[in-house]
Amino acid sequence: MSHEYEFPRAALTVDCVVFGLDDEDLKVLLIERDLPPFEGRWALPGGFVRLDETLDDAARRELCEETGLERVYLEQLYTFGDLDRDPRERVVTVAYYALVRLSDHRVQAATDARQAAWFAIDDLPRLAFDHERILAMAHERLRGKVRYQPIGFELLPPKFALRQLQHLYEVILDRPLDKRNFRKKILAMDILVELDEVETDVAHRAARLYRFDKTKYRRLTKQGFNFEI
Amino acid sequence: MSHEYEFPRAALTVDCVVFGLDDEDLKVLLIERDLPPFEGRWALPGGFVRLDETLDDAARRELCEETGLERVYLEQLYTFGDLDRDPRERVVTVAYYALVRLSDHRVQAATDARQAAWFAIDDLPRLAFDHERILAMAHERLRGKVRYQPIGFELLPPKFALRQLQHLYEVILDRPLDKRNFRKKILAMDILVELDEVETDVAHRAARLYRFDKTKYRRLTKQGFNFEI
DNA sequence: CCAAAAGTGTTTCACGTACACCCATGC
DNA sequence: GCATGGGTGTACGTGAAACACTTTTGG
Repeated sequence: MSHEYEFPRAALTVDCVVFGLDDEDLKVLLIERDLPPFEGRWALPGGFVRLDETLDDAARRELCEETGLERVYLEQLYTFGDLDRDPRERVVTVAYYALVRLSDHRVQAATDARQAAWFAIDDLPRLAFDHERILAMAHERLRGKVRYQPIGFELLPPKFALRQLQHLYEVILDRPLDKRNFRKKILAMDILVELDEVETDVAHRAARLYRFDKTKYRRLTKQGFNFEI
Repeated sequence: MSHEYEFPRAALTVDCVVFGLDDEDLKVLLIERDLPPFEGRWALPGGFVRLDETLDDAARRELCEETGLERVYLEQLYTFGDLDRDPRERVVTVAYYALVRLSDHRVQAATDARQAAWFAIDDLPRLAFDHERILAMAHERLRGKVRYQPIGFELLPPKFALRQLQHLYEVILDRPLDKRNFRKKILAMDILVELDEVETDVAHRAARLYRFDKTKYRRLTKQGFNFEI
């Protein structure tokens, strides 16, 4: 079956920059291409948009098909439409970025006969297409947005210690933060709930665990509160 | 001539939200549709992306063809891909927003046998397609971005009085600002050049004119300076 | 001389920043 | 008992916010 149009049309794809965080650094999920062009190169997960799905749906579907990830934080980033970004033909791609709790998705099994793997953001392989540019823009967006929206919590487990949260900001913003000032500030926001639990399996004093209270955050936001680190 | 593909493809368009500012309020440039669907309704200027032009190029071309505007500040906003946004078929649109010096483009002549006109942002007609949603997002983006990037100057003539600049922020942020604090802050940034000129044709004391020094701004930015209102 | 907007300083308060020690726990 | 990170308070300086009067100009 084929499809005909009066004027030529670009192909439309979605690509996802998936960020995850572990104890060391910020990581990105890449898949190895098993078809030309760029066979063997690492690339962002993504694929063609179908006519019966929205762009968001397409991004979620591709993410699930290629990496097994579901129910992640996902946000549209930018649309890339340079003429020669795909050597085969004109392809316009709507890029997304996703934040996942790396602890939940430790080892990403290969699917689709392709390999998927996490890479530290400052130790990346060469990427296919213009994916380096897309990834750079996603990284920049994350750095910017994490400071004035509470999206960082999407990278942490539901229950976390304040040190983990501080580490998250230090890794993403790429600068050290003062422990006392950080705690003071984040606790003063009154968007965290102190749990009756502490860390387990640590070789030192266990830290108290907290959880992000989305409901409280939304209530405060309506009253003019602005999150900011 | 026709074009065939193995899989069905969405049509790809660009749409532009053009902001302008006058002495009263923030305005948006709309065109009246002369073809179905939504014949007679007002809509954002825009049209189909050709295969030999980038998305940015397409936005500039459509803007020029439909409104006569050239060399304006233009930035990609978001890509809208809901299934039913166009009743005819699947159309994905890459939305842009533009900032223009309304004083330079006073009366927008009709082109393309269509009418173009400026509307106050809080007195808009009903719009075609999902253009109300696009416009709302553009407005939100402008409100956010104007506070931490010096894009407001794109809405003013090259030489302006501080009162005009303050008025701009008051209109966009929709709240009054203190005159003394505003002047102190903006002058302390050291990104304005005080000219040896004053306003003319005003029925009261003429204000000194200033111009935005882009070069100085970029230099300061490299040294870690952050614009913020 | 009157109307209208230009231009100008000081005080107060909140918040960001810098900084060091004792405590609890696991090994 | 020692190593490791958890947890806590204060002093200082900068910058935001509040606030009112005199000056200049055109009509």
